[in-house]
Amino acid sequence: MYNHEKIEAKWQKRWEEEKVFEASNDSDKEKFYYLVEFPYPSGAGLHVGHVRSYTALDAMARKKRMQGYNVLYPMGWDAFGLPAEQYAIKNHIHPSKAVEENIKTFKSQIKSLGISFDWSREIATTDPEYYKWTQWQFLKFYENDMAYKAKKEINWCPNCKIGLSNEESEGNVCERCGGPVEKREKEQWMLKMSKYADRLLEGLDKTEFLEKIKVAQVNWIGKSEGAEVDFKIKGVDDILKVFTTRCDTLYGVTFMVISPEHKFISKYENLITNIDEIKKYQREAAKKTEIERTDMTKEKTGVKIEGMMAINPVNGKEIEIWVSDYVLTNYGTGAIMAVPAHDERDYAFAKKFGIDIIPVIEGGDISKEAYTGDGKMINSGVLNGCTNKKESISKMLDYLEENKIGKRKVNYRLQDWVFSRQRFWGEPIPMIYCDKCGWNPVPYEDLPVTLPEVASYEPTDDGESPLANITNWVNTTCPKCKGIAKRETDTMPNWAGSSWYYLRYMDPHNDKEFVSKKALNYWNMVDYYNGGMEHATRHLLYARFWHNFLYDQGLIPYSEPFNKRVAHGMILGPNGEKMSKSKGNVINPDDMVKEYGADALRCYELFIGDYSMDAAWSENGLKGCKKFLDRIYRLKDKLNGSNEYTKSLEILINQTIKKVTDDLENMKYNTAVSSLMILLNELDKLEEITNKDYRTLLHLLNPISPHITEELNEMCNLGEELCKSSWPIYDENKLISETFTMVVQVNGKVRGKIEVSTDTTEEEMKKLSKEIDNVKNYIEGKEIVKEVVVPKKLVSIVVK
RNA sequence: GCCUCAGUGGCGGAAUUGGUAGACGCACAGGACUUAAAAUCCUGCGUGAGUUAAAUCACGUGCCGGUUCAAGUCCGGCCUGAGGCACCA
Repeated sequence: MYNHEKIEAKWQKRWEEEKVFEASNDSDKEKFYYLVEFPYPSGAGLHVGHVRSYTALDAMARKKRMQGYNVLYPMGWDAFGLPAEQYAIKNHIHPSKAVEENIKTFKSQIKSLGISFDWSREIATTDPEYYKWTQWQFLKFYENDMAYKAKKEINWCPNCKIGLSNEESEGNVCERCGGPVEKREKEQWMLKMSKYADRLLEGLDKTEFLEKIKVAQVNWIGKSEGAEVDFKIKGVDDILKVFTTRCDTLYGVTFMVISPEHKFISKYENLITNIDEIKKYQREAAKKTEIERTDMTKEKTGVKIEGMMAINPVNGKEIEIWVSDYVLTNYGTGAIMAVPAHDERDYAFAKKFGIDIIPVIEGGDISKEAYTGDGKMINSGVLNGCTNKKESISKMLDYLEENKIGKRKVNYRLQDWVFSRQRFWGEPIPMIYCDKCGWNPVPYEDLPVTLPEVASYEPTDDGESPLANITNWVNTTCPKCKGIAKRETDTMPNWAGSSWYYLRYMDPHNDKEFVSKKALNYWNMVDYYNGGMEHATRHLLYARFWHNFLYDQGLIPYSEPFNKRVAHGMILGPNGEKMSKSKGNVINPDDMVKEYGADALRCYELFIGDYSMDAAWSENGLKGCKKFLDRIYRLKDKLNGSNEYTKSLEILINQTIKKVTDDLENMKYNTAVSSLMILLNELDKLEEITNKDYRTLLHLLNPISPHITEELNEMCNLGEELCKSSWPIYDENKLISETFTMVVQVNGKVRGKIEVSTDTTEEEMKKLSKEIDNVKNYIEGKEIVKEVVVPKKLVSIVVK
């Protein structure tokens, strides 16, 4: 129909040459900041899913610019990561080379789509000019006592000799070689993220994230309020601390459980008479994987500790202590008080091992199951007389604190952030270890600590980073005593560079600061941040934590990074399954651009369905959109040169302007496209159309399919380039047509419709409704009980 | 198990938030143009009854009940699917 390849290349070139989409940091205009998650430039190239979200925000960004805003819509590369490292190991080339290639491919693919990114602000997390500031920010964490080293278990593949993330070792199988994964203890750098748990919860109120994203974050943080209670150990001057949310059930405690890793076991080895049995249980627990241990369907296991008893602080009763892996080491105190009458897990354990079950709340039938409901307290000393949970808990909390046997306590599921990776291709952690002075930060003026240029990246046998093998990089001088010292060879996780990239976009070439105050003050929060649901918790929480911390240091003037967070649905294969190479259902956007053009692809991906929902790919759907653009193209032959709207379509055109404007703002792209199709259908029915009709249609379509609309606008001499002219505005007075279809219902069923004037009064509507033949059939000879009139809509008659 | 969302023709999906269910597109069928095909254009298209054709009628938004003149939309109880959390005390 028309040569889309030529037209698209022409306009892309012009936009680039004229720097049309570059945002200014020095503008009187109101700002708007759109952000899409920057991609990992994988060897597989761009996915049609990328096209969906980039185009979606592009359409908003283009519209917003035409509405007079200074829009920032940047793009960059999250380019550290394991695939590049593995590729480098295999081919003995530096990962930066592979990354460079992939970025080139991605970039040209994205450019062929005509996305209005401001490429002058392009960044890559792997660029030393960028990661210099990532390291700089790490030093800020360290300086402020927010970074520390601790022994942590990691997933270790003995075959690949590498530490794995949880994702890479799912099912306890190495994702790379398929072999079994072990646990290993290693010293790791940690960031004190748990300190920010409450802030991360409260901060959500300052955002407009989708509800499901907020919920996911709240779950992840997992705040629970309760009490820490001290149980004395019989005959020893020590206490066993437990965390409980149900201190109201303290009188129902019949045993205690500690986790297999609890320090009491080694501490009281001499006291415990069955220590061999306990140690055996410990060893078995250590062998189990995380999944095995947390499998709720499995039977409870455990061993009773002989020779050691705890004392219930509220009634002085002696209580046995057990070891079981259903108690987690890393939550609460690693020990619990068990109340089998009112807790399902404790109940299952007590039943299995024949431990007493004492009810303290009325209700349920404890011969069958634990009663977790509310009720009146019984057998409960000071709580007797309390009639509900809330009252009992509050009374017990006071009692515990008054008698100094416990205190109010809040616990979180959220843990500190393990910030080390034993990898080559990451930001080196800028720390130096000296035998005399211990850990010291690399001085700011020595940043960045860059990755060495070597040809081998094999991991070491002992699980250290490949960097540990590169001795002339590792050996350095101590910044404090100037003696011999070694660099930290761990690198940062992938999540580091992506925790602040949106800030760098504001001021990407600044070599004095990670971002200037001026740029921060101008651009402020990201207005719209789009990304997948897979990043709703981790990435988003890391970035928020990072940002909150920088805010606390006075480095950023506002505490939350993102205002709106939106999520796109996936584009599935034509068979409705997730696209994957192995299933052979991958659609390559390049092929589609080549055959149908970027404009058609963009239009289709926006038209495909609700933006937040998954949608299956359909090439016929894409063809339909191409056909739509072809019809738009052909419509030019009907131009009559007039600069007014065609009178008969004035209302529809104004309605369409409103519809498209609102829909693009609310990410309802599919209905925006459909309303343009409706307008086209109406215009196409006419013998001739005016230039103004046509220009408005092209203008409204421009954010969706920018190339062909600009081309037609120029070809037909309709005026200034669309992307440089103001967005169409509608006339409020021309949104309502002069007539409407009045619907008449009798006893709730539609019995007639007539076209009447919009200014028909309610009385007239009633009268007219009764004149319709079919309506008469239903009301004649009957008594009218009720009449409801909805102005400009319908009349509803009830007869008896 | 808990939390969040969703369920509408053959398909993707609309429906101004209680007011004509099925917009728009795809697929399909029939027709026009053509030697023919493609492209394009026109017509039809929820199911059933009805009619030469209409008109018209009944049913219909996962299932069962409720509120209302009026329910895809609100309420109660289920079923199914997707996602998040999960032995978190």
